[in-house]
Amino acid sequence: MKLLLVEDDRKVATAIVRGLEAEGFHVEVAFDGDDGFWMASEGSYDLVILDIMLPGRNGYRVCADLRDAGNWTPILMLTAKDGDLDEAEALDTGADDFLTKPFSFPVLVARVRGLLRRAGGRNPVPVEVGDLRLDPGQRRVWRGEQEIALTSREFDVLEFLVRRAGQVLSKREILAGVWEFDFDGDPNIVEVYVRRLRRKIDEPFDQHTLATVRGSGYRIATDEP
Amino acid sequence: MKLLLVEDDRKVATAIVRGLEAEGFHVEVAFDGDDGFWMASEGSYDLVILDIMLPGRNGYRVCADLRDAGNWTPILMLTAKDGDLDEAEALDTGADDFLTKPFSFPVLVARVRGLLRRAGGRNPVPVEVGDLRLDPGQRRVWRGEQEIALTSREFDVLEFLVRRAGQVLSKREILAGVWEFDFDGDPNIVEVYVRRLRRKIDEPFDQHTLATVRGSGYRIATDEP
DNA sequence: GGGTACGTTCAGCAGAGGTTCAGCTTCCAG
DNA sequence: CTGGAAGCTGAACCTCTGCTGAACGTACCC
Repeated sequence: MKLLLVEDDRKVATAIVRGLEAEGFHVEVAFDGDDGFWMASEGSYDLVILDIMLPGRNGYRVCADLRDAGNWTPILMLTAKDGDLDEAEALDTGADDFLTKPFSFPVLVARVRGLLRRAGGRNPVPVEVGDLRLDPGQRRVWRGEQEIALTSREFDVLEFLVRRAGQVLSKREILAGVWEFDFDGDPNIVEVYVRRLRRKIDEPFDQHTLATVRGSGYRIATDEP
Repeated sequence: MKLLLVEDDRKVATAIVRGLEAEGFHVEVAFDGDDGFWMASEGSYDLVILDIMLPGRNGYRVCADLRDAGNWTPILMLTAKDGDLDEAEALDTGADDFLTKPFSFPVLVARVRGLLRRAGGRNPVPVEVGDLRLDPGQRRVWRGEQEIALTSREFDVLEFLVRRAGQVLSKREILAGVWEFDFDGDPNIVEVYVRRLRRKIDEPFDQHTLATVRGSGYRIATDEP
């Protein structure tokens, strides 16, 4: 799957590229609207992620120009926080979906997957560790036969950990992978969610899937060494 | 794995290169920003470690210039101690992670591994000496089938020794390789950790993997001469 | 407009694990 | 054989990390 990201803020761009590549996508980047338009026209991408505020021509124009030129690649627009208008305008100019900044990584991935699926791709695959099963598409979790109710954030944290089962993930990494890019709060929040997850997925079942590695982070226990 | 280190302080550069090569990376060095940019552009590196204070063009510029040129090699920036601003600016210019000086060697290695992993590389490879096996990603240790619980520091010391199995490492070297670069405590701490490791990895198994070389340091015994 | 669900912050606590220290043992030179 | 240096060891000390319950604020829902 080849994606094009059009985004001038390097910080955001880097984060998105890294994350999406880790999810298995191939991502190329344009830093302004003109490059973006040109690359989207020439290259054959499965999806374009398009910031609105851009040097050169802005996101709306890029989107409209592409559609005028007969290019119907799915487009996901990144709109600014305050602009309520943005959404409507984004869809008017031919975008397929939009996402309001700031957004967290799982949300972006979900949207990208959603668009690709609607465009004819396949459903996200359930993930399993031992008898713990997550379905990212439905955002539901089971331990054996028993379904477990998680909040949205709890699910994101758990999915992040389960997808990297066995690896030690630091609070830093978890924070960066699950929260908004500009989140600047207390890392203790990770501890709080770990606590809540343990209370829901481990304690009622007398398990200890979610282990602390003091000084390094957390790890989902797997059977394999 | 081929890394590029851009660092003008030769003493620091040498120390880092030695260490990373012992970890199994192939490291090349540039001593100023211009060389660094040129090498990063021409050579194909898996990761660039970039100091900020550089003659020629500084780290930020090198980073920004690389990104502008469409080069998305993961970049780890080394920022000065006091600069809180540095972090933000490093990420703004497109760095993937940063590390504040002074840092300890295991931390540097962990960050490098983390970046390579996020960039889609393989998981860190387990290390083995005889029937002693360490998995750096999981931070777990086994002797044969039996898992051994180590603290964070114990693990760092053991990993440092095992990766240099067969070599004699002085207390000075171990101190420099595992503790923060500016650690200024009693070198006896190394003896204390050697003692703890022996008690955990050798004594219960009637082995003597961790040998003292009086007057010189310690060595992990290997089968090969 | 009141209530609920959820995310986030806070502060107190407990204990793990790091560092230091003082006394002991071993090794080697003379 | 003897003294000193290097290394070993157990225990004390103490910091800092992670755990936890509760409070707070906000968005959404009835």
